[in-house]
Amino acid sequence: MASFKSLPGFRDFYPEDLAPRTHLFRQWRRSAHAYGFQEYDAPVLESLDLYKAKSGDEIENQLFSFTDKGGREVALRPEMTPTVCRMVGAKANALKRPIKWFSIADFFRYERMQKGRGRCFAQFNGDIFGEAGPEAEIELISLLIQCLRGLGLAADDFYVRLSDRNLWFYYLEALGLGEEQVRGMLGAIDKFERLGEAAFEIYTKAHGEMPETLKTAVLRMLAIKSLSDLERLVTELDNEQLTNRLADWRQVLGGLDAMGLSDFVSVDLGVVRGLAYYTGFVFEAFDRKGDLRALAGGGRYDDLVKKLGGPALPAVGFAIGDMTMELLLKERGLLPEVASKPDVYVVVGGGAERLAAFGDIAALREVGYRVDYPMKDLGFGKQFKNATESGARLALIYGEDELAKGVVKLRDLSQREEVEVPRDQVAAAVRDFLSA
RNA sequence: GCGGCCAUAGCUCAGUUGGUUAGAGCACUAGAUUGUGAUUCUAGGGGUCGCGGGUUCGAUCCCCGUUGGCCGCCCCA
Repeated sequence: MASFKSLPGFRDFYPEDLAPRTHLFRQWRRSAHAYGFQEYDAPVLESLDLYKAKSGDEIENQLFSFTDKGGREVALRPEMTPTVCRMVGAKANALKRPIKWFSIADFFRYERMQKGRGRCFAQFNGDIFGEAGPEAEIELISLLIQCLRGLGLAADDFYVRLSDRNLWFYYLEALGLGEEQVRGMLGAIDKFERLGEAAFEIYTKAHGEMPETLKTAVLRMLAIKSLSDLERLVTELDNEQLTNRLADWRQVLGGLDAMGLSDFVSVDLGVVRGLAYYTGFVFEAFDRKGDLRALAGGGRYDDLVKKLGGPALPAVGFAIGDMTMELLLKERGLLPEVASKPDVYVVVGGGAERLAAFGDIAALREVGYRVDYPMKDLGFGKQFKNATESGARLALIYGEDELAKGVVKLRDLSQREEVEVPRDQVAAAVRDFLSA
C-alpha cells in the first residue's frame, strides 16, 4: 500500500481520467473561438486582499490561503472573476471593446467533498466587458449553450434559467421596500425553491413581518414562466422602470430565439444567485432531470471592475464547472472511450529487423503519424495481439523474409489482410491506407 | 461545521459465530506459441485486512478513537 495519497478533495488524472477532461476542454475552446472570444490565463496564486475586497473577510475560511516567505497574505484562486477584472481593469483603456475573453483553468476551495464538488476543479470562464446593453447577454448566453451543445447535449438534456435582479429591484421598490429590504428579500428568494415559504423567515427575521400583499406579490413574480407572463404583469403595474426593463427582456429573448435557442432558455425569476455583486440579468444552467447541482452560472456585474480598482466598466460573465459537467456527460454516454491510439503498430522480427524498422518509424513520426512498437523482442503472435489492443488500424511487419526481399508487409488489422510494398514506398502506402 | 453508511490485492468483492500460512474474478507479467490477433490452459508478482489503541491465550473479525471515502444538511464566488 502506497504511503502517500493525494490530498483530500484533489484528483489524480490517470490517462483514462484525463481523456474526458481533455475532451471537455477541447470542445469548450472550440466553441469559444467560434464566438470570437480570446483566451487568457493568469496566476494560480493571488493576493488574499483581492478576494476579501470582492467578497468580504469571511471568504478566507473557504480559501487555500497562507503567508508567503515575503510576508504576503496570499490565496490559491477560488474563482476567475476577480483576476480577470484586475487584468481588464489595468489595461481597460487600451483594449478594444467589446472585450470578449475566456479561460480554462483550475481553482481551489477549501470545502467539504461532495458529489460534483471537490477542492480542486476546473472551470471554463467566459466574460464580456464594455458592453452595457443586452447584446452582451445574448452573445454570452448563446456561448454558454454552445459550450454544452458542443459536447453533444441537447435541449432535452439541459436548460438555462434566466432571471433578473434589476427586475426584482424595480418591482420590490415599487412595492415600497428599501434597498436593504430588497437585498434581504433576494436572499429569501434564493432559498425559496428549496425551503418553500419557510424561506421568507430569512426576510422576516431581519426586516419584520411581511404584509400578505407583499408575499402575494413575490409569489406572483416567482410564478412567471414566460415572456408573456412577464408582459402581463408589467403592463398591469404601469411602472416606468419595469416597462423599460421589459424592453431589455424582449431583446434578450428575441435575440436568443432568432439564434434558434428558445428551447434552451426558460424565464425563471427564482434564480437570483446569492452574490451581492450581480447587477442585472443572472442565469444558471441545469440538467433537465434535476439531480445534479448547477452546470453553469453567471450574470451581469457592472460595478465589480471599479470596485477592484479599475475604471467603471460594464461586464457580464459565466463559468462552467468540469465536475458536474463530466457527471452529466458520463450519465448520457457522451464521453469518448480512449484518448490516444497509434495509427500504426510496427511488428519487428528481431534485433537486425528492429534497426531497419527504426528508420521508417522515425520517418513516419516525422510527418505526424502516431507510431508504436514493442521495446522487447516478442513472438509474432504476441506482437499482433499488442497491435490489436493498441487500437492501431494498421500493422507494419519487419521480418527477416521481408527485409531479404526489400519489402515490408502492411497488415490491415481489422480486415486481417496484408500486402507487401517495397521499403521505399512504405510512407506512401501508409498514407494511402490511413486516408482511405 | 452537523448527521447517516462504509473501509480486505490496481479494480469488484468473498471470508473467519475470534484460531495455523487471508481467497476468487477481472487486470497486469511470463510461458504453452522461434511468422499472424479470438478462445483456452499454466505459472507469477501484488495485502503490515485504512491507521492507532482496548478486550483476549490469540483480533482482519468485537469495542473505542482517528483518518479517508460515499450520501444528505449548511455553504456554494
